[in-house]
Amino acid sequence: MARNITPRQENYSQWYLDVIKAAGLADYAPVRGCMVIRPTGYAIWENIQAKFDSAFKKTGHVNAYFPVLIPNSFFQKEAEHVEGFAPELAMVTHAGGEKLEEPYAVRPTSETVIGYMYSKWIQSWRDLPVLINQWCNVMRWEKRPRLFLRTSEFLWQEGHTAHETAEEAREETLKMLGVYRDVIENELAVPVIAGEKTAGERFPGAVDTYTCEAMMSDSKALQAGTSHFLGQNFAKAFDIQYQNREGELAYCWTTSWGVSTRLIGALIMTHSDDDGLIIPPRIAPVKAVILPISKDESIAANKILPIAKELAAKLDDSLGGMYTKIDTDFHARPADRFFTHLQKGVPLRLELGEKDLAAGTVRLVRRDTGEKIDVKSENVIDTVKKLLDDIQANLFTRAKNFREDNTYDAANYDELKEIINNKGGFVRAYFGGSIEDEKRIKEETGGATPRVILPGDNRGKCFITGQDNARLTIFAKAY
RNA sequence: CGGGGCGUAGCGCAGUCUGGUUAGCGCACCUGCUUUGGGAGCAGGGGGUCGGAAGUUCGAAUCUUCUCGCCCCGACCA
Repeated sequence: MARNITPRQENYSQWYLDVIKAAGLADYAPVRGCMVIRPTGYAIWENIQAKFDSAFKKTGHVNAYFPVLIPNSFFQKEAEHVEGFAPELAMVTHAGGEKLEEPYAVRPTSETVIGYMYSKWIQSWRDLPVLINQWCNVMRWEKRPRLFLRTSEFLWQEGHTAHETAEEAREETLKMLGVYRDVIENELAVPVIAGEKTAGERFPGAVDTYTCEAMMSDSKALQAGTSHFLGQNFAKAFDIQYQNREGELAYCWTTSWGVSTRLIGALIMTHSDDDGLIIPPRIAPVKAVILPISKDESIAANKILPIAKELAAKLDDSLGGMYTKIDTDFHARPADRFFTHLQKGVPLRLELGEKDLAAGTVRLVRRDTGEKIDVKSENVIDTVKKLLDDIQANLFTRAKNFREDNTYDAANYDELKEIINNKGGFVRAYFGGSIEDEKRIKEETGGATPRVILPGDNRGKCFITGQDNARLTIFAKAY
């Protein structure tokens, strides 16, 4: 058992922070609410980025960059948008030693600047669609920051597209929701429910918001990615007009969608255990670590290390990248070295000791199950590949089973309250209420909110209003 | 921003109420020896303007005021 990590059962929040610290993912910055993403954490982000970026490119999107400073007046142009973001704006009021005539907001999201630019770029239906993505940092002044989950500055990706028709924009919104679900489930091994948000959970300025909603290992919900159909709200606010096929002036239909470094938080809280971090193989910066082991340091360094290097080279070759690391910390005792990699979440540990050499085997130890497997040297490469796939699949299945085991149905409001308060987790119930109803439910249940409307046409009688045709919705306490 | 807790070595803490030699302890770190396949033992050693600022005092980790930060619980949120 790890001795520097608080067990989850004792204090989940502390466990989360301990895991991050033990794995060296991030550290607190001198500015409140800001964090430093350390090399190990950043390497994970780079891998996540790479998966999404190639998925965006495959769906026809291109990358661009828009400025971090946005004129404050831009936020005034969309009524709901300004209301939603005003409390979290950081404002630059001085520059070059002088007070600015108009303050600049540090971007909390870029719909406004991008809308402004799109209005200049888009003239004709022939200019559409515009499919642009940007990778950048954003700032939202947070009252209660938490590493990765809610920091004042965070890294993300924001896609902004403009289309000729509402149908096309809706299609884009759902397409990107699907891309998010695929990458989050297949690469991060985090199962999500991809569906629509209720009115109260909508992005400020959006017509419809869709989410990928995940369940963390304390059975609370985490929004892991959102995709918005913005209708013509921003087009009208920023005058994004084009001449249509009939020669008339028309407003564009726009979308926006984003995922952030919060996904690293999702990763931690989905897979990790009381021993520390667990990273799914497909996004792990180090997929396998090789430990030459000997009581005699010089044997480890001179005899075993060369064999380890040869093995590492073959593994990297077979895995298609520099994914193998050799632990040369020979002076440390084996148990200490095991824990180091355990806490960093390396999916697979390869122990190469004198006993193994004598037997012509390598000992493989899985991070997800702790299972130890002795494999003939000639089979190591194949076995590693297979085990990495197994680990990836197992992490996903394990998380999905956990979610299903912690999902309940409520036939009425009393049941919903009872489940939320006594069991936690996701509660399915038919809901057709208003934003006011959502607020009331949140107050009366001690924090449960509608997280996502289940995909598919599940209709029934609303547990609040009693109306028929209400949609089946997940309620939960959320991060 | 409201309620509660807390800032003393990298981490975890004692000392603060009742001011007074040189500010301690455990882990971690460094050196040596013995150990070594799921967090070793002994010995020696390095490391602190006590979160910061101002004040009271002959004297402040300790008292006063202000301030910054962290954690937990609420309201707000990717």
